[in-house]
Amino acid sequence: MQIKEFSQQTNLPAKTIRYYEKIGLLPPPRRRENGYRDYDASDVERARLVAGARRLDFSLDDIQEILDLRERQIAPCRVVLDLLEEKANEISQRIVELQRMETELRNLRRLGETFPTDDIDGKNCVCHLVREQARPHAA
Amino acid sequence: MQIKEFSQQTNLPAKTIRYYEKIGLLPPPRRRENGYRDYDASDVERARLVAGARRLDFSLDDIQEILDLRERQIAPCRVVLDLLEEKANEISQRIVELQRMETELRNLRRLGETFPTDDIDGKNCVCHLVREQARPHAA
DNA sequence: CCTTGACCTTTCAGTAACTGGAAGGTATAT
DNA sequence: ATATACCTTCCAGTTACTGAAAGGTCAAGG
Repeated sequence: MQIKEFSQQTNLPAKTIRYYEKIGLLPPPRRRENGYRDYDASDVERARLVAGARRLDFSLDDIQEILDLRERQIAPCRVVLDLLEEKANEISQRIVELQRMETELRNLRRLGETFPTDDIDGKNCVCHLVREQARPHAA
Repeated sequence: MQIKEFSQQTNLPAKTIRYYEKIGLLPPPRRRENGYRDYDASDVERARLVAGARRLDFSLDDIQEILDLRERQIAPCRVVLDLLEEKANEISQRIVELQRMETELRNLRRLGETFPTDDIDGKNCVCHLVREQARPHAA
């Protein structure tokens, strides 16, 4: 099949497929006489693993590692399980940070609403609120 | 003051300060005879606004816009208030996405735990779970 | 035969916001 | 004389693509 059908089978844009090939994440497929890429079913399997892992926000490096293990006939399941947990933990950490940030943004906005909006830079300007304070460091 | 003290006053790494100068976000400061950058208090104000906005995850483009308004003696407060709200909304949206993803990761992991970890690629391998499915498209 | 449109190819550049490192100048203390 | 802690510039690399340019291929229609 040509790259477009492969793209539909794997849910990866054709551009991304070529890119993955270039960086060695996907093997270069056969070429037809006219130079077009020609994929088969086994290519689809590998690419779907890549696409699924990407959808779960694994880095291309992580995915490369998983694929390398398979290549060397080592079951990557343990690694994948660990990555799933690690990624989940990173995300819950990130969620906490974002929640803090959202609260701060909404607080600033609420406070800023009470200020005049025509002040170029006074103490009652929201811009003033946004300023970083000097880092309070020892001594 | 030299760049290091400026860095401490603004909570921005020296490298980042030079970078902001290069892209025009911070004005080039005076130089001493030896070529060293020499900052004063008014530079600190501007840089703190930049640092504070960055901490709130505003893009450098947004910050540039705010600074440009100030430059032209237009109070940026309204714009800043709008950006605060927009950013807060983006973040709460992002939080929802991340929560969905965390749930999916933990579900996959829980399911994968019940599978053998020595299977290179069977239907009972967690790798299989990770795979993207063909996009179900019309016809 | 010619054209149109949908495919396909390659390569280069750009994105966001830095960060690391090389190579070297300067100022102060020992 | 040298060690150190500053400072300078510039180039390259990071992540994961995406857009655009410039052009080749193929089937259908007129």
